[in-house]
Amino acid sequence: MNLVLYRGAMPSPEPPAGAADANVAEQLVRLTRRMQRAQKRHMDRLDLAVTPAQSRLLRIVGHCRGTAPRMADLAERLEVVPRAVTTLVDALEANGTVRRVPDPANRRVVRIELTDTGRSALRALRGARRAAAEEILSPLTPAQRAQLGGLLSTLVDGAGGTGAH
Amino acid sequence: MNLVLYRGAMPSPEPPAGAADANVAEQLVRLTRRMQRAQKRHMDRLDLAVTPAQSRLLRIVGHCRGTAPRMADLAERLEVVPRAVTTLVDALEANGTVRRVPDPANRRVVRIELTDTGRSALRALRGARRAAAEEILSPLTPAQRAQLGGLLSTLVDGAGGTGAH
DNA sequence: TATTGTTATACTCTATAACTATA
DNA sequence: TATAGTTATAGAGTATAACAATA
Repeated sequence: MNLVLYRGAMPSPEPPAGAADANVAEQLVRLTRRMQRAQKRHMDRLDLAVTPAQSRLLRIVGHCRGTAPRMADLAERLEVVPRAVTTLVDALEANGTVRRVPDPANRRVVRIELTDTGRSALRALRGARRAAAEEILSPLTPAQRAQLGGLLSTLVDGAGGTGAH
Repeated sequence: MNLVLYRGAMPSPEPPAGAADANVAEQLVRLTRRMQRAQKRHMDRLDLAVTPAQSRLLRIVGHCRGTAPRMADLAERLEVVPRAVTTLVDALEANGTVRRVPDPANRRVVRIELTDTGRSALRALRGARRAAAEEILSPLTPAQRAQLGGLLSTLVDGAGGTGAH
């Protein structure tokens, strides 16, 4: 049937099939940029010299409660090429939030651990992140936010996992 | 009341207030990246040497049916600093999709017009864009896509317009 | 003086390709 | 040979700051 419901946000001319979907792409781009700008603003305010990508990596490391993640694990979770992780870890290691530790069982692998500094940075980071999210999501009611979260989760867990190749 | 509904996608440990919102931020980042990668893939397939940011600019110019937009207008619509527009227009003018035209009424302003090449590029672009969107949104039903579009529109039109300053 | 766009510069993010050291 | 990470390089995207031309 391919029923499409047009809403207010559609630009006035040419409402062809599929345009609404393409519009979602544009909205995602804009919101993501706003979100990252807001996050940067809040982090600057806290004197946290951590870039958004570094922040994502830090959070992933913080989440791995069991064994410290390998570079390759981080690449997969971040959905980037392994080479990109090297740059991020270089910077984080330089500012003392993270530590490369060799894996005794397999001397090719490098495991990434949070330092104490990293752990407190992560705590501060969470505040900035939430403040930014709250700011961006403020036009939505809690119920709408839950709805949005559900839809986004469906998409993220859905087909996407092509990774960066 | 601040009722928060936790869903499956919550990471298991620590479910503090605000975490769900912050999670939405992460999902936005991931989806946007996937969407742009999909778009690039489709555009490469069509031999369209137009980057995502250039594509956004091109679409905006295509939408301005009345008078051609000024550089400053484009900066505002793209939510970037004017300097960033210069780079984009330089590239688009170099590949012949766009033309800088002086405004006779105010010799400071530069107006941007689509060339014929630009118009056909724009048509091809739309196909790639929709294919990418369809790909990313495939896990959702039409009704869910409409719902998502509505929520994102609310957010985009909502508080955000801080622009890049 | 305020506005419009640009030159100059720099940084973040990420990719591909080739190489090293393991295994 | 396949795997894990790195060096080398490049390009997209965008920002700030200083400046020129015009209003």
